[in-house]
Amino acid sequence: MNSLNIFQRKIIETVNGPILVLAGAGSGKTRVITHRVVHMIQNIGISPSNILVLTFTKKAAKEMKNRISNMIMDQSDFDQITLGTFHSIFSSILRKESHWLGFKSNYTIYDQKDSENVIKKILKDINNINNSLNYKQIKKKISEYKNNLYSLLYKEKFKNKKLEYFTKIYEDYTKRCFQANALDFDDLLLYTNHLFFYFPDVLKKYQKKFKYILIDEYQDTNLSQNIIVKKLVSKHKNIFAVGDDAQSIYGFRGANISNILNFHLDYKNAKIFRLEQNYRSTNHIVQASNNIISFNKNQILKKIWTNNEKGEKIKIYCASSEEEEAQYIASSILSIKKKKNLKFENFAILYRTNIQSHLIEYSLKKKNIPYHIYGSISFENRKEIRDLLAYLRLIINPNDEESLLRILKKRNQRTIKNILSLSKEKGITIYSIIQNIEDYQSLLKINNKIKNNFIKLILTIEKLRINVKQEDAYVIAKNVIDFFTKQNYFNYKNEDFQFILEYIFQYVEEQKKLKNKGNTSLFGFLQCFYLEKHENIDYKENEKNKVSLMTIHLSKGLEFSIIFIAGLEENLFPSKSSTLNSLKIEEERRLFYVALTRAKDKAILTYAKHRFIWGEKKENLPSRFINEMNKNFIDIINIENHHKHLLEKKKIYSLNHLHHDENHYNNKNFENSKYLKIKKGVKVFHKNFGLGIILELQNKNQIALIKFQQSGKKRIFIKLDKLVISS
DNA sequence: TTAGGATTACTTTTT
DNA sequence: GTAATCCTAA
Repeated sequence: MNSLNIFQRKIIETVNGPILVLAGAGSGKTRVITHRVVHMIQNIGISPSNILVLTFTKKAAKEMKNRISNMIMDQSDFDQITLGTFHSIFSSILRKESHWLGFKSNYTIYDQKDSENVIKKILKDINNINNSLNYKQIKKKISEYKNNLYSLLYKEKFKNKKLEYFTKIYEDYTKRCFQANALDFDDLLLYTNHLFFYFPDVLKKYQKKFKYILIDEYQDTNLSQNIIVKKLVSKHKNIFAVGDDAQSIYGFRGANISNILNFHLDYKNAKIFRLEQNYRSTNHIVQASNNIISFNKNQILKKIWTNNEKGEKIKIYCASSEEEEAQYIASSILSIKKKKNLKFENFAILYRTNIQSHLIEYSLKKKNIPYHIYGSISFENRKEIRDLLAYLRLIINPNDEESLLRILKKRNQRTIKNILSLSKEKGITIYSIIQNIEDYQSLLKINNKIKNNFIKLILTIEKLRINVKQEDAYVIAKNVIDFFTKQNYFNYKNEDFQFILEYIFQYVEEQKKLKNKGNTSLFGFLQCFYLEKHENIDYKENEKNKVSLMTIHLSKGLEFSIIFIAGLEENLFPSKSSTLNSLKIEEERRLFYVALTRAKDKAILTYAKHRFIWGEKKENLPSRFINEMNKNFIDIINIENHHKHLLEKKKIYSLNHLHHDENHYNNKNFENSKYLKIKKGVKVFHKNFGLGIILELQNKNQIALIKFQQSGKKRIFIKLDKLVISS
């Protein structure tokens, strides 16, 4: 407690009532939450079982767990705290309460790919003549509907005729998931809302349990999460939310910044605290990041400051190619490490997209630099892992259609088409068709060989299911591999499965070490795999001295002495799909802000002149964010290279590139018309005046009277490119 | 009927 | 470049 400043201490000691903490980067946000939890338990005597701590990412949950566990005196107190991501906490609640909602507690969690596959099937079925929407867009839209609780809150809006086509897909999707006894990630929150809306007694039970609720990264919550929390809090009103609007980077997941802006409206008599002193970074880094974020119009104004020393300027390196960029990073690590006498664990390399890790990984390997890649795509999307998981999921939930289809597709391409249409026609699950294959043999016109294969498959799965409660996840996984390799379902070598087997083994061992023996079952493993796991198999706790590689999204909440930000190029960072939309650009800029503020001592930004995208060599401009950086805080290492590169590009790129030119990137197609539903009460964002709310419309809806947060009431002519709906 | 070759579509970011 | 999907010869 002594290590806290007076503001932090005051926040920690205010235990009751709604509290919002607006905490800038590096101001000790996580410290405040963890200390507060410990204070509540050890000094106030609040029962740890009454405390719920919600985080946004699995990584943050793990970090929080570690910190609290290290601070708390009594480990059994720690075990009673409910702490985890929104998805994992409410998923466990749904497992307990699923009977209220009519599904079984052994439900499968459909990940992104599963959901997309379901949608693909639907599109095929309805003979998608209207090609205007592809499965990805539909998935996004379904997600948006769920995260904004359209079906629950705005039924009439949902029945909009224009959306008939989409609504049909949405309903079909819901039906199929229900039949498969599967919930997608958004469902975990949506159904929790259903539970609390329609079953007040259940809500009461949890209100009684969770008397104190603490939420990290509040700026990243979406409406669905916000309403769950509101319901839970409404009895005791003890909500403690911590967030920073400047670090809101999950807009694509439905995060709604107005949750934090309207906190005082949601919770009357809310106390609002600010933490603006940065303890983490050098003065140069703090000022440079303040400068960057000031380019965003859409923000709560605050002053982040620091007492730390000036430090070095931010380095910018222009590489000739992506390979050279990776090599530069690797050799810089070695030289900086030597010069500053640091450890590998003091370094992190951040990037916008997961693929970027490959080349960097390669060059680190070549120089024998130990590293660890967090949350890379390579693990859960590897096909042997997805294949194995399909069997494991099917053992738990026979209705899990995506898993069954994945298994069957391997060997029965054509038959499966017939089975699918039969299933649709008769309204029976695929599993039950396969289970009773003899009844359908003639209908499906399949030979005895295939029939016998089906029978064998079902028998094996059923046999494995019998033992699912007695045996642990590792044993079952090993059996699956043995049985199905013999039956030619897998054509992998045994060592292909080594990784995942070891991973499951580790899970089981970890669980065994827990006091109440944890949950070593397959069921527990799957829950963990989809909602809690954080690291790849190659991560070993005891080998911590490694360079960290991760996306910027994953880096939030962490800090490192030296930060590399790689790939600062237009169309990569900011990403290509963001460049046409000013709100998205602001989110990218916040992302850059997050990246920069991870650095304690030194930040090095790199970009490459050439990069291969889809196997094609592409030339990109340096990111606009480099352009926006204040000259006083940066140091361009190879300035001739940088200039030369820009000169080559002078036709499309302003020569005075070190001065910010606001119009330079502004795209005339400012893509917002589809969001533009100007109405009374709608929150808007104006390019010149910032955030505001529409009070009324005048002159045949041509003029809006808007009350702006910063500049008061103004009459605004509604021009598309000046005004956007902000929430 | 299916293995395997040819073609296509895809890359943000996370739960 | 890769994974999913389509297509065709055996």
